[in-house]
Amino acid sequence: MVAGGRDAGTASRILDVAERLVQVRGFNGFSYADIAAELQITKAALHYHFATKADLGEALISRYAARFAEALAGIGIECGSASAKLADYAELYVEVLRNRKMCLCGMLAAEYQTLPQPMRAAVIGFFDQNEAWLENVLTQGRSEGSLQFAGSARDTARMIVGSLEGAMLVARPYSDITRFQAAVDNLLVSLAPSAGRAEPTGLDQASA
Amino acid sequence: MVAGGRDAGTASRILDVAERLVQVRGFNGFSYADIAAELQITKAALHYHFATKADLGEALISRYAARFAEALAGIGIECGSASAKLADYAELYVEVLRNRKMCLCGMLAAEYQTLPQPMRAAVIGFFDQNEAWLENVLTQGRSEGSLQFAGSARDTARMIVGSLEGAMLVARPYSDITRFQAAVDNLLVSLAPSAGRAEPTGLDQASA
DNA sequence: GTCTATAGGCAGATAGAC
DNA sequence: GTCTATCTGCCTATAGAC
Repeated sequence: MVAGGRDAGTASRILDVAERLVQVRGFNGFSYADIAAELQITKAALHYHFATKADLGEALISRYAARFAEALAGIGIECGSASAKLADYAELYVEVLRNRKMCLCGMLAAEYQTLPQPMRAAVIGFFDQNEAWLENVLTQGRSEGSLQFAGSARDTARMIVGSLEGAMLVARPYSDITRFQAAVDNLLVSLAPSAGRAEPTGLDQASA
Repeated sequence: MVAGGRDAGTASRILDVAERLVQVRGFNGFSYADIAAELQITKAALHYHFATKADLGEALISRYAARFAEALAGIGIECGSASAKLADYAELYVEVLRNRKMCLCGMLAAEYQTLPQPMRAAVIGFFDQNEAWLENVLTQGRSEGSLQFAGSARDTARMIVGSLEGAMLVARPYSDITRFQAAVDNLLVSLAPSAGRAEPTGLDQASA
């Protein structure tokens, strides 16, 4: 591991390839040989940087969660309405699916029962992180009036994470980003204040 | 394969074990050896009934989809309101999660890129089947007034499938069925006519 | 229909040279 | 830090006896 991340060292490149492989094929769907072939190094070199596959998996989630945390912090800084923050949040997911990938931790959640304990804890941590951020945004949105929802902010946060992960999960086999986009739009509308709940007009019903 | 399914033959028992293994560990997370050990037969015997793992996978989805279709037909027969049918539909998912399992096709959707082509087609077919049934129920509900939603019935059907699959996906690592149940309640409330959209009272906000 | 035995390959991982 | 070479074990799958 390089001290300050000065250059894109081997460890970093390994993580890049492994991350994509997990997001596309799953943790049980790739091998060290796959990474080695793509980077044109040997499997032994991989084991020097990440002694075991479990170690690699941990590093993967850790880096992914850190990057996600940065993105969430970036959304927070811009001080927009909670409703705008929520749209930005959903956009993070759209970008993942655009690359035909599943959310790293969504994929690992499916394989959860086969993961070594440290990876399990890290997956849980990722979802907790997301839910905590969303809960804050939802609370802000409710008090400022830019968002509206019936249950608790925590339950609603969990609903949002689940809906986005599930929409990705199902949309990916169809290779159809509009399928996911429709789910996102639906979600955002359902949280908009007093919008989208009126009995649809004839015109609205025809469209969409 | 037995002619009329007279008894619970070996093939059927193999499917039972394999189905559970896929739903818990994923298609890439179990082997013929796992099934053989549990049924106390040899791997060679498994290959007699299902020549390749891909064949087993196809049979798995086929049987699962058929059973699901039966369940959906059963819901249709009872002629309740669309809203009641939707609750029954969600209950199918609750039952799966109660056994600490993921929806078979939700799991396979995650592993989609590693699946042989015939299995891919069957996974898609399962989701199409679910969406078609839901679309009918939603259309019924809108016209009878027991359900209310903004977009098209098709998009809403897709949203429902995605939300339920995603809620299962995320709830399973937490081993917490209430987490899933909350998502289901949230979903049903959001589709109820003019309910749950009012600004929550102080009391409501405190609870949940 | 189930068995024993085995093929052939790939998995994750290690030793030791450079 | 990367290599060659190798180990051990498990994987899917097959051959052939019973």
